[in-house]
Amino acid sequence: MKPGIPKGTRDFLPKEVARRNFIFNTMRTVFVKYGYQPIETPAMENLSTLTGKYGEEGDKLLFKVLNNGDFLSKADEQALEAKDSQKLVSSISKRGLRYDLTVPFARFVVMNQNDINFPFKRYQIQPVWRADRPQKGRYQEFYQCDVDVVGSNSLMLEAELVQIYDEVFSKLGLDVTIKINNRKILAGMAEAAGIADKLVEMTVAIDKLDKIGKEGVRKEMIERGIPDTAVDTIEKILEVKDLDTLKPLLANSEQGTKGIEELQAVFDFLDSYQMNNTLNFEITLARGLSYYTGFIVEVAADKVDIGSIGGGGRYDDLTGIFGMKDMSGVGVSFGAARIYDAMTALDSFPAEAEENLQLLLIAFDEASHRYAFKCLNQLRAAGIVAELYPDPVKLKKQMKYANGREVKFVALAGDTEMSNNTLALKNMETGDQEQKSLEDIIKFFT
RNA sequence: GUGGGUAUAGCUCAGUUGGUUAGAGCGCUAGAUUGUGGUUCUAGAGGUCGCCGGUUCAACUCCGGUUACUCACCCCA
Repeated sequence: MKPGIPKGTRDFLPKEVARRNFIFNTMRTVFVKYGYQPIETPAMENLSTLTGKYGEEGDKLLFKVLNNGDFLSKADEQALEAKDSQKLVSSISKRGLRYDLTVPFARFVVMNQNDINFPFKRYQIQPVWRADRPQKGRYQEFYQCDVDVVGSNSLMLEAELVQIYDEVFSKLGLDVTIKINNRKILAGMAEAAGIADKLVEMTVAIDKLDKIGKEGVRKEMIERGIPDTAVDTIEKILEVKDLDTLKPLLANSEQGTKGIEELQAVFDFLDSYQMNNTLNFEITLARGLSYYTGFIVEVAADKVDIGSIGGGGRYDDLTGIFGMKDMSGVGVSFGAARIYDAMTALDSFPAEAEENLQLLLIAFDEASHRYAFKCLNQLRAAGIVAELYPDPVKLKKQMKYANGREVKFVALAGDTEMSNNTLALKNMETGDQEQKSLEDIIKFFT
């Protein structure tokens, strides 16, 4: 049969996994340093946990898992008859693959509230699935790396998350711009423009500014039913570059004023911290997700045009739908695939990101193969990453394998080496070769 | 959900206005070379030209349909 994998999914070669792990490990180190604890949730959630959380569009993008057994016998016959797929789903599928890490986290918090300490700081690095049409840099299966705090309103946490972004990206060697804003400021804008009821429409349009430009945003807002005069007001406010200028413009809006105060508080916390990257107040930052209620943040790589490589914000009541009121949360997410792509484009992976084989042993015949195997065990015991070619086949074949593995040193074992208890250590780059005792080889590598 | 592109050897791809036996590079196997790789050279294995149908004396090539993948849009990371 012809091999294949589902669309929007990928295989990862050893080199890619090593590099991805480098990214994950860097993040973990920082997360742990800031006191965040790891959790994991199942790949599958109850479909009822997921549906309705991501809007109508989101529901369509949920992967549903078909019930086991004779699922048709319990199927909704009317829906089946009418070929109404939407309606049929609930009777033949009770589980779905998780769409993000935030909603499962909310569910997790409510279910495990007796076992966790609040405020609860967690990080989570796991794949998520979306039944979206794939395109460049967008897949149906991809990793999300989320850091969230639930159970505290403190704006210190916003500042802390900005620091985490700053530290992770500087450790990864990526120059980034961290853009922050506050949803309440956007709400204030809508209020000032007299279109408080059209906040979502306005937000969705503004969010596209980078992509479709000022004119495009104007067009989109008008198409979404925002009057010309309101659009004029909004456009004027969008020109603002700093909080002080903004203050009088939103003075009549309680929400807007609160948003400015909150954002100012975040900046004040960060006064004592020396940023490695650029931190900007960006009034045009909106972010798509509707559950954000306060602080919002997005990260873009400076030297490569790859879109957003991370984002997040505060959501006042995420756990409410699961029956736990007044649990404020704030969190950010790292887009692993895009960070990988950005680092690849800039060639900024350090050599140690690849855990390479240090030494390959090669034997000429059965007897020396046994001898090499003994040496191998001692080398490994000394902590050297070593391997013996499994069969004493032709040298050419074994050397070819060594080239393929990109191993820097090969140790050859034959009659001569066996008789004087050595190995012939060969540098694959220079071609130099020298007879060395096992002790000398171990010393050489350690 | 809407629109475009592609589908030929294990992989990446050529294939002329439709014409005899469908090619290249890489990879694989063997040899030149019984203790030495990256460069060479020689030979070999490997194909339902995505699938179904139509046009034609003749289809990898043209037409219709279909499936898969992919790119862009909507939305999103």
